[in-house]
Amino acid sequence: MSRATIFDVATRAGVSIKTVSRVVNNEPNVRETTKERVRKAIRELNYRPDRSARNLASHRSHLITLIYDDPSAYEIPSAGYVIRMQQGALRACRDNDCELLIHPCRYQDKALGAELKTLIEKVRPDGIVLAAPLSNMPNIVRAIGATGTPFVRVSSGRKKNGKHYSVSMNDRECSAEMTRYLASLGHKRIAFLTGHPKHDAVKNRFLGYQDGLQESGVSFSGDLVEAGDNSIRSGEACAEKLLSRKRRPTAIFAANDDMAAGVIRVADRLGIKVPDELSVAGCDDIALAQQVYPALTTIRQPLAAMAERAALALIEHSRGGSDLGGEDVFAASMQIRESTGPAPA
Amino acid sequence: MSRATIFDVATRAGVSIKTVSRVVNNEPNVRETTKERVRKAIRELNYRPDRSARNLASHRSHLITLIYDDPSAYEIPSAGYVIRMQQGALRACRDNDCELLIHPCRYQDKALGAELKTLIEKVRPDGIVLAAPLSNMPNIVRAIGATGTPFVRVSSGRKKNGKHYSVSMNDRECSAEMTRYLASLGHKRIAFLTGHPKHDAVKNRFLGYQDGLQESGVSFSGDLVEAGDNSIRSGEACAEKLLSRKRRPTAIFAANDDMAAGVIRVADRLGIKVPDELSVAGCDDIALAQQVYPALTTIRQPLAAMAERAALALIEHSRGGSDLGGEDVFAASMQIRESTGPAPA
DNA sequence: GTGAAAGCGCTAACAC
DNA sequence: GTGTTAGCGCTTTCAC
Repeated sequence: MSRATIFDVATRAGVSIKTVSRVVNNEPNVRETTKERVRKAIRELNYRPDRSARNLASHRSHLITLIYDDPSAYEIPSAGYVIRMQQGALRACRDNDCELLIHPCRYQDKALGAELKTLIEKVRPDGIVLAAPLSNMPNIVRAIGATGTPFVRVSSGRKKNGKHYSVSMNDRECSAEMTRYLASLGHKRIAFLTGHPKHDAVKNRFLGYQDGLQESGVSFSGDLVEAGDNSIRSGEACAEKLLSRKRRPTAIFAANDDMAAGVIRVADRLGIKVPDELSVAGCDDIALAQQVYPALTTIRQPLAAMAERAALALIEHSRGGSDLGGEDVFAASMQIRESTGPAPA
Repeated sequence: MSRATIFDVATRAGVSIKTVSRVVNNEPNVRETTKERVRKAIRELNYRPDRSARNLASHRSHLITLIYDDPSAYEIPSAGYVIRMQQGALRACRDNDCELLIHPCRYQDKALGAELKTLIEKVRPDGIVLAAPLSNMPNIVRAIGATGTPFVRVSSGRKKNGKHYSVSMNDRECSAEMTRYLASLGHKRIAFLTGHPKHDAVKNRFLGYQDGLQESGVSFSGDLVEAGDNSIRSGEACAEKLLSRKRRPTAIFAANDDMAAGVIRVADRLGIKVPDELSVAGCDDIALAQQVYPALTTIRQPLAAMAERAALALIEHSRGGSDLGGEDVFAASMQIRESTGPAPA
């Protein structure tokens, strides 16, 4: 037996299909008693509107596409990042009768712009959530913009961007806060590990680090900055350099958690006690942060909330609602755990 | 300017829309020259078939739904598991003009069966990929089966299951292999940590452990088995019990990587050297396995390949192809890293 | 090989 | 408040 259609419901309720449509879509101008009759028929027939028919007639797809850099599950252990973005976007979609399509891709791909364009033209989503770091790459933003499909950029760092609505995080402020926190613990030699230069977020964190030093009256020194590439291994390499010095830093703040984990590993190998002899702080609050020992003090990004807001804005827009403009800034929060403590005497 | 329709293409190519449809869908009975003319028009107009219209007319949704237990990104660090399943399913979908809808959910939910039923009736996917551990829960399988939508179970352990096609892994055999490997290193007291009883996979691993012991001529002892619940913390608890004994085991094989990581952590705290004094092996090859020190010897599941096969089978089936029956078994592979070594003298 | 016509199940515009 | 009528852009059926 095939599914009931709007016509079956109308017949059973003794009304026209238009009235059924009104009830289903919560449109006004239906008498309460009529509404109830229609609802009853719907229940009895277990009627569900057909998505394809509805989409075809309404010129909407009820689809939101989430585009992000593929964590590849192994090389880069940022699977949690992706999962949290998905969770947020899914929440918005489920609450609003939309579905989420995920599109992991490789930011290194030369032809990524074209790939995304094709994808979008094929799928025709009502909106696109573009996650960092893709959201900070001009060519990608341009390619997506060219399709005319509404999109929202979700990024860590704030960034002036003319017309687009975007959702971002107070990354810089929060890094400054972390730095001030370390300084408040008595640390004077606070080192910083910068991350992959392609990722804007880590640049903002570096700026925040400098802000924090200044605000704490600690002078900045280029000697205390090492360049990593976001990987655990690069964190280890940087830590080896920093910790083998005669006057080594008493605190190391890494632009992401993976590098911070690398620092902890090296400290362990060198017999340097964390946090007694060395404080270590990271950024992102990935799952690993709680798995290393000692558990990592870090900065937690409200990724799910950001993705949810982005998807919601798109859905509202697709309903003919608000214009997509301006920017929403979310606050990250410090997660103080075991890897930071008072500076050694 | 709105999108070109099949009608525009037909006009431009000087043929009927049916012919365009034939070309687009690679149907036979079109002269090569006609085909070429149509293709040219398609290119010139940048025509893309409208999914909704196509779906409506063909009674297919070109949607595959992947249903899995939500890793919740934090409490359970199995985000990598999910990402890999997604990758496999996505590959199948992209190659076949379908889209993937993800549906994370909570296996604990009392009303999960009903939730999934509603979801499926609303979305009407062409097929469903059901991941473990949901794929081993009879009430879930029943609820999904009741919708009449074709589905494939992806599970670790093999399991006789009447009618359904399913994709599984030689979990038991591989656990036996790992156990034999440990025995071959000279270990006689090989402990095992069982996992969450709701997860069938870990039961199979326990059986495999027993098989392996027997095959190696090592006798099984209940004393060497501790019950965990898949979490790092439970792994720590079990390890504390096992390692505080007078005659402690020289090897510990945990039913998953998280528990194995817990074991390593405890060994570290107790000053027991891994692998010199204690060998540790896990199962799953999650990202954490390579992040702990020493890196964990474990069993790698071909999750992406399994999910891909499952999705492919569903897509073919939805095209009127093969019946969904039988079972495909994939081989897991041992990943020998640093946490295992010869038994101490 | 090709085309004409009839839907698919819904929404939108407008009439009543 | 409610119903009528056209489509939306495709696939399907069947005729040629």
